[in-house]
Amino acid sequence: MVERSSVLDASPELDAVFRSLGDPTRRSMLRMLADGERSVGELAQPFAMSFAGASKHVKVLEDAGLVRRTIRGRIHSCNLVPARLAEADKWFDFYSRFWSKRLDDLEDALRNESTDTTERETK
Amino acid sequence: MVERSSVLDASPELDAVFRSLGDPTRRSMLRMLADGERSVGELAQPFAMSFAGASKHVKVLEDAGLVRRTIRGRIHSCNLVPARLAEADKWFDFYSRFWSKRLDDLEDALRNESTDTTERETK
DNA sequence: GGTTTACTCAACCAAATGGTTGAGGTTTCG
DNA sequence: CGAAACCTCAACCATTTGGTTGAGTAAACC
Repeated sequence: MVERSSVLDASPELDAVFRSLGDPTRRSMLRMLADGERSVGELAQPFAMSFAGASKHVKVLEDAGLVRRTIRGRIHSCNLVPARLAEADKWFDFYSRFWSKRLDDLEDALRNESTDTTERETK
Repeated sequence: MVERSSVLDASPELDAVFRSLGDPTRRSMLRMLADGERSVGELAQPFAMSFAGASKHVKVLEDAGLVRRTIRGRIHSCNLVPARLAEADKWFDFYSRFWSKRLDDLEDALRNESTDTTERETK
């Protein structure tokens, strides 16, 4: 009795991705990685923070699946992995009708949602 | 010497929004609010959690600017405020070239970024 | 007026987060 | 080989987070 249009939005992956993005240091690191491969050292360099501190941020990004690490000798080279980022971006699609200029998007959204939500019991 | 294409991504607002979205309870509450105004009680009802616990989640959403509260008598009515959500969605635009199907998007992105990033000093 | 309803606030708690330092472990370089 | 460079790990610390319970306030109802 909860399955239709289920309001539940449980997704440990999405949790991890959004929590990762909730830190400015990590968002900055992603920007760097958007320009291409970077070592942990290069990622750490811009920040007024210990190397180990920055390294932990990299690990958070890695654990969230946003970054892949390739160990080559003593340097750990990091790459952006776009898939999870794309998933997070897709999460917003449901809400885009609230700011999208296109009116048929709104129409579609309303047509899809109005089935049981608009006429739900007011208790 | 850091201003051009600055890798820094500091934004307390974005921090708060993404951290808010990093919790499944709060994402679910936003889904409910997408269907229209809801009281704190209505928002709390689906969750196996104390009323006060759910109430704190609502406050987090409010503090992040994702929700506006209107007090009418004893009931606190909540509405979705899309602006911050739209800003968060826009954050992904920079990265959309990594998963976008349209090749000219990629071209544009490369043209705009290649100026000083591709030929940056290799140290 | 008194009770129920809707909600917040404060205190508390455990766990997670964001940071530090210090001690390693490998590579690479001279 | 020895030293420096690159990076992780463990321990520690303070703060935040996500949850609880209990008390308290304000509005609505009988």
